[in-house]
Order: sequence, then C-alpha cells, then structure tokens
Amino acid sequence: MPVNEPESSRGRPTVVRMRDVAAAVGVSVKTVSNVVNATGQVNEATVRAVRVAVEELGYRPNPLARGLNSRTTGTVTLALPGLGYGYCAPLAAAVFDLAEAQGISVVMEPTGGDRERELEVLRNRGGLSDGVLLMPTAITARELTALPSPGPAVLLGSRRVEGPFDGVSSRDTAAAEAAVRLLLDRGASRVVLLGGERKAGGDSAAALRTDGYRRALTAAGRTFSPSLVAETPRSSRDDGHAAIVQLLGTGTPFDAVLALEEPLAHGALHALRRAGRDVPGQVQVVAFGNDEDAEYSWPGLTTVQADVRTMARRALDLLTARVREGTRPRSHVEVPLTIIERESTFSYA
Amino acid sequence: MPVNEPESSRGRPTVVRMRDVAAAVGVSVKTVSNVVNATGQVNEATVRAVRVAVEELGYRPNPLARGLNSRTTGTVTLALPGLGYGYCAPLAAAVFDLAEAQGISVVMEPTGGDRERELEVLRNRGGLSDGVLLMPTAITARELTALPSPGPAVLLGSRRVEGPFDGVSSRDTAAAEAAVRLLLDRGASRVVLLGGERKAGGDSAAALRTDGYRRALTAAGRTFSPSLVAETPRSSRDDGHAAIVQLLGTGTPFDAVLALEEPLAHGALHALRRAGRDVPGQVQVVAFGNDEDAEYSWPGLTTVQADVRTMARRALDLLTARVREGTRPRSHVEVPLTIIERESTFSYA
DNA sequence: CTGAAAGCGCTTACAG
DNA sequence: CTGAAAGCGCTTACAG
Repeated sequence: MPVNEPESSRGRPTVVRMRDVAAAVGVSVKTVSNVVNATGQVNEATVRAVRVAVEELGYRPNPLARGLNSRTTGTVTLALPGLGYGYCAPLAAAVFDLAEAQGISVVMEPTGGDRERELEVLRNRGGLSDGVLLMPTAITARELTALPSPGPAVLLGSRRVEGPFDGVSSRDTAAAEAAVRLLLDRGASRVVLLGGERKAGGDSAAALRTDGYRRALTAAGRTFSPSLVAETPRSSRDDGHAAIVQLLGTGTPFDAVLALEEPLAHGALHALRRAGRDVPGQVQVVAFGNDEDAEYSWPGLTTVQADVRTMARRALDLLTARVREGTRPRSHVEVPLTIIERESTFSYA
Repeated sequence: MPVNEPESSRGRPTVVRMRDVAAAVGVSVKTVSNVVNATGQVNEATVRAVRVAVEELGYRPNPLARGLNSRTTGTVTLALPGLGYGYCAPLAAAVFDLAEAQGISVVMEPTGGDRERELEVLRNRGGLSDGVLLMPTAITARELTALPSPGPAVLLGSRRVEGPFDGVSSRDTAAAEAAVRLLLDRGASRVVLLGGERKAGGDSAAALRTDGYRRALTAAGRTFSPSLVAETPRSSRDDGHAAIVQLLGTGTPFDAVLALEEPLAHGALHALRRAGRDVPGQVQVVAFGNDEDAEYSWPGLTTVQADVRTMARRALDLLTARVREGTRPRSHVEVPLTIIERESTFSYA
C-alpha cells in the first residue's frame, strides 16, 4: 500500500496520534512529545527523524489532550458586552493583535452586558482558556468577592471595580472633566450632557463621565442644571438625534454638547444641521469615541479617545503575570484618555 | 470541618471532579455523567441527589476531558479577515447571536486575510471546535482541494469558491450591476468605480463587484472607461478621499461614484463637499456597506447591503448539518444584497 | 538523552 | 436503572 494513499478513503477521518509518530520513528511517545514541545533534551538526529515523520504522517497535536494534562491552553478569553459598545471594537482588535504576537489565541465571548454571563465567564471557562479579560458592566464588586474559585482574570474598561481581580481602567471621569473644561474655556456656558445620568452615583461609564461633567462645572463655579442632562434609552444615533430634537423643541438654550458615546454625537450633529444650527458657531460638540467616523463627519468631531492599545497591552501583561504567579498582589492600572480637537469645537485663535 | 470552608485556602485552586460528586452521593461516576449530560435513564431521586451535590460542591464539568472522549466541543470557529473588513463586524455579531441561541459557543479567529492562516484554520483547529466558518480571501480553490483531512467547514463571504466545502455567498456581482443600473437610470453617464480593479478576473470582492460594474455598462450599451476606475491601496476613508481629490485634480469628468467599500464613500463625500460639488446634484454616490453610518452621513448614503443575518443563519445551518452527517453532498447558498436608497442618489420624482 | 508507568477528567461500550 | 473497565491523546513525574 502506497504511503500517499489518501487518508479520506475510510469512513472516519484518520487521526494521527503521537504514538503513531513514535512507532514510525521507533522511539517512545515521550520523545516525540519532547520534540514537538521543545521540552527536555533530544538528540539532534532524533529530532530530525521525528520532524520528518510528523510531516509525512500529517501529525497535529491534540490541544484537548494537551490541555487536560498541562492545564494550560495558550488561549485567553476576551469577554466584552459586544462589538457595538463604546470602544469595544477597537479594543478587541488591539487585544487580538497583541496576543497573536505573543502566540496566544484569543477567544472572544460577547456577554451582552448580562450579569449572569459576566459571572459565568469569570467562574470558569472550564479550563478552555488560561485566563479571562472581562469588561464588567452589570457585575458588582460584592458579587466578584463572593465568587467561588475564579480563575485568573483582568477586568478592563471604564469602570474601576474593587474586589479580588487585577484591572485596567480608562480615566473617564477625569477625561469628561477635561472635555467640559475645554468647552467652557472656548466660551460655552450651557453644556448639554447627552447620554448622561441625572442622579449621581453608580459606576457605569455614563455615571463616571457624568461625575466628571459635574466636577468641571463645580470647579468653574457654575451650577449643575438637570434640564441640560439628556438621558437616552440607548446610545444609538437615533437616540442622540431624538434627544437634541426634543431639546430644540422645548426651547432649552444651550451652546455646547458633550456626547457620552460617539453615535449620540453623530445623531446630534444631524439634528443640529437640520435645525440650521451652526457647529461650532452656535453649538460646540465633543464626544467620547474612537471611531474613524469622527474625522470624516461634517464638521470633524472633537473626541475624547481611549488609548485602547495601551489598555490591551497592560491587561494582557497583567493576565500573563497572574497566570504565571497565582498569588501575586492585586494591581490596577489607569490609562488616561486623550482629547483630539477637530472642527466641532472652537480653536484658540 | 465546616462545609462552607472557603476553597481558596489551599495553594492551588481546588478542582472538583466528577468522581468527587460520585463519592459524595454514593453512586458511580457514570451515573453522575448521566445526570449532568441528561444521557441514559436515571432514577429521579438519584438525579436530585446528584444535582444537590453538584451545587454544593460547585462541580463544573471539564470541557477538555469531555471533548477528548466525545470528539465534540459545542464550539464553532469563526475565521474572518478582521472586524474592519467589509461586512465582517455585523456578520460576526449575527453569528454570535444565532449560535448562542442554539447553545453553540463561537470562537472568533482573525486571519488577517493571510493565506497560511486561512489554511491553518481549515486544516484543523485540532478538535478545539467542531467546525469552522471561514471567510476566504487569499485562499484558492486549488489549495482547498489539496487540503489534507480538513474538518467540517463552511466558506462564507463575497467569493464563491469551488472545492470540497459548503458555502454561503453574497451575490456581489449582481448587486454591483444593479447599483450601476440604478445610477444610469437616474441620469448618470460617467460612473467612477471607487476601489475597483482595472484588470478583469480574480474573485476578490472588489473583482466580483467590478464585474458587475462592467456588465451594467455593457448592458446599457456604454463603454468601459479605465480612467473612471479608481484603484485604491486599501479601503479606508483616506483612500477614498485621496482618490476623489486626484480625480478632481486631473479634471476627469464624472457624475456618479460607486464605492466598493463604505469607508471609501465617506472619504469621497468629504472630498466632494470640500470641492463644492453637490451630492446628488452634481455627483450621485452609492456604496457597498452595512454601517449605520450611511444613514447619518451628510447626505444620507445610498448603500448596497448584504443580509448578514441570513448569511449567518444559512452558514450555521450548513455547518451543523455537515457536523452531523460528514458525507452529505456539498451545497452552496447564494444570498442577495439589497439596495437602500437614501439622499446621495436622485429619487424618481 | 530516552523510556515505561501513571494519570489528567471525562465518555464509550459493555455488563448486569 | 446502575456500575466497573477501558481508553480518549497527551504530559508529568520518575527512572535509567
């Protein structure tokens, strides 16, 4: 029977095991394992012989069997609410990119912002991955502390959650404060908070950013006006559009908008344009966001950007460290955001 | 020792195995397995006892061990070039969504459009997933046929690739033809193909769409003019912007643009706006794309949309069928695209 | 440098 | 309805 006989002639796919390679070369399974994993010391001639056999037989190691023993899989789970939320998409891209460079596979798991699923991811991916990168949305610090036997995990996002886990967070409150300060410096006096929360407290991204908004007003000696806070059911363009239309309808005066999510800002620009309000002449606009959209919208949108690449790198570093040394002290990294000025705000002349 | 003793008091995380549950209840491992997997027949009282023990001990089945035996993992790999390509992002969202509803986990694996990685994904995810959903970009039909022992896989995207795999493809050529016909019907006579390919042949999304463009011209009795085909290095907004600026600079007359990727169109709109060209008055614009952007750009952008949800559903159906019956005849599904008319093209009055 | 044994945590055939 | 045995394809301690 020729060696090149197609392997698909049987019913089931032929599985080439390590022992088949070992038999072909005339060595033990352990030696093949050593060659395949570059563990231990192996005679160079043996290495070559094994490599040839691996190639000829088309042997591929079974990661399931490997993981069952070694308890490592070379895989990391990235659990985000979804690709459409805040800066999730660019963050995910950065994580994939950086992890790949380190030979780590990334399994993406959307949680939909659901508490149960966030907890489930943390509780255990059941050994299918070595650790978890989670953007917590619904989950509370209390729940995290009560979690039975969680695996290695790093929490990342706008929220800074206390509890047993390492974390990387963007400094959203400080960034919102800076954005409002910029608007006030540029002459604005009534800043609409689009997508904000009227009542203080909470640690959602919106709440954290609302805090910054209030702080900036306080620092500037202005009063917080609830009528300027436009709560939106979600963060879509439609929501932003509707909120501004309503504000214009009620005649509430305003000369600036801080949109807490970028889609809201695009909806707002649309509404302002239709109403004949000049941006930035009559209304200046700033938005949180990382999209290329900002540059190509009309006018170009001034944005507050998270440095997702840095966040991804720090989170991955913390996670690999945690996987290596389980008992390492907990650490937390804060990453600043950056304001990119474009045409929707005045520039200093 | 109290039952509620925290399990984290030891050095390593305590692993609760099936045998621990079995011992606690006083049954065999097989019986626990039966309860956990709802296999076989088990006495109702035993089921309850096992469930209680599972809960109390915090037992979670080890998917690695399970998969090693059963050769199924309940996981599907989604291999796309990246989230920024064409309709990948909404397609991925649809796949995650539909798979979850069926209790299937999805592992997302970006290929970066790299041939090697596309082949690798197909060759074998090594049993870590039951099957693969791949958007092929660089890979050829010849390579696919030569592939040694591939697992179950479905190819999806704009390309319709021959070879041994099931496939779901969007009808890009027909859609491009329809888009150009629409422009001609609305009075356009010189349609720029933005992001097209000057030389025919090939089966990239760009090539397929270019074919449609040529067909529409031929059908209308017009001649194909290479000077109207603007090739772009990539498909970014910058590329679209630069290409239109250049076209305007050379004085090439045109009264319509078909952009083969949506970002190109946004760049084009930007360039036209700056040049004082009215859209759609002087230049009508249509783009391939699925973004919410299209609706909120100024003017609203007429787009050719792929029905990603249908594509995802069909692909998942084909894959699960293939996983069930390995020898099933190969099948291929074509999904039409839809033109959504907005303000960047004239409407019939 | 290499091997034989034990075992990772489960499921798959069998027996009862 | 339940169990004891064998084994999935590897790696982890040992021995030599």
